[in-house]
Amino acid sequence: MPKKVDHDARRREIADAVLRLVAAEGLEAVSLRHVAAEAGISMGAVQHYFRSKDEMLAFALETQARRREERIVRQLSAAGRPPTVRELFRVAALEVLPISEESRADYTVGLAYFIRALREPRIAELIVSGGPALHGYFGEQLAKAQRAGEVVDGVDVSQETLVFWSVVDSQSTAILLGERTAEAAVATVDYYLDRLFTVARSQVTI
Amino acid sequence: MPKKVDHDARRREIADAVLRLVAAEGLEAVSLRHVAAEAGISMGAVQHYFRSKDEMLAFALETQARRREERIVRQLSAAGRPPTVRELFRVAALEVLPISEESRADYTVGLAYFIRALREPRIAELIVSGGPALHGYFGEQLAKAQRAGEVVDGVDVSQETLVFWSVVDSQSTAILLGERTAEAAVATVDYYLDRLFTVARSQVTI
DNA sequence: CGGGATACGATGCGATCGCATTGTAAACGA
DNA sequence: TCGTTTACAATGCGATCGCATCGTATCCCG
Repeated sequence: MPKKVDHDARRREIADAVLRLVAAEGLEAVSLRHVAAEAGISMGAVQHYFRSKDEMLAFALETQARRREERIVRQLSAAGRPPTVRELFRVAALEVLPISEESRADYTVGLAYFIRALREPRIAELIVSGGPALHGYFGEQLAKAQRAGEVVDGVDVSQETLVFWSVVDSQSTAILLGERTAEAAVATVDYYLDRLFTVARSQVTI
Repeated sequence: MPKKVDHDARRREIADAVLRLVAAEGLEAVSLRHVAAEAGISMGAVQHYFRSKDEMLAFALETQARRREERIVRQLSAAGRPPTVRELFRVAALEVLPISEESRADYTVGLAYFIRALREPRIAELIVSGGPALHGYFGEQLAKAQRAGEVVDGVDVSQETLVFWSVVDSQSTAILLGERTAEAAVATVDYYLDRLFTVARSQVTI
């Protein structure tokens, strides 16, 4: 039987410390000692809750992915049911683009893990697993818009959804690199939406 | 006065060892000792040619970028002057997508450095510096196609060039993650080109 | 009121890291 | 020919790493 501490809560606290470190100093700055210091506990405590560093990193990534998804869903519903699918796409892009400090940290963390995923199938699995749901939802929305006549001719909803997220992802990385400004990235997204939807862009700016 | 060895050639040999290590085991596997072993020389020799590890990594990245550019230019000219701009874009995409073992290694190296660039402005500068030339060239080609009436209406050549490379980049990462196959990625690129050019896709397959 | 399970904290071990230092053999200019 | 410069090789240093071990305090159950 456990003592009085909440095991899962403690793990989440440690994961938070990991994510703060990754966002601020990169994955290579994550060591058991640093994490312990960031979380304000001893190194032994960290070891107590995670059998290895890899397990800790994987758990932190899962935590981050879950939080990010919740945040996006919350933002989309808080956007008050956009009148058109075009605006839904735009709101989603604005939420994913690393514009706010929060989404910037999110994206930095995701990228840091992405590299590791190239050589560690377990991490790759975690990253890839979120894809189909996202792709499916926006594909359905685009199909709905297509039936409503809001989409230009010659569009394959599945392929086009991939193109949409390609633009958002690439512009995100360009922002993080300092290659492009947030305004320029949004302008590119709007240009892309211009060529996808028949309905004009709204007057709302960032 | 130097001895009989070619200083620059030696630096390039070491850079090759670095790039092999990065492609095979990631940037975190690059240490002075590993590089020395990979290059078949002593650690002291490596230190002799590079004052610090960071300088060595930066030089290796420059070497890789130069090689990659040369390889793409060679492929484009070896493609025998594609008759249409659409085919030029397709050839470029096929060359950049991590399909062959060579381009796969190239892309892995690029990604590894990209992450580091998020926190090291010097690396970011090296990566960003290659952008304008690439963007400019393909923008010009797209403008030429536009004047020739090979492009659909409503295209902004500058923005559209960004979208094109967005698609190629994102599909590249999807391939590396194992999220998509090379064939699926090429199909998405072809779909995108379908919606950009008025001329039909050629019969050439990968 | 023991006893086992849980929750740590402290410490040590072996490996690896970047880098500095030192030694040495070879080539070239004066 | 002699001294300077170049091209290494070898080694040591201090720091950091993940992880294992050990001691101990605390709590729940019987």
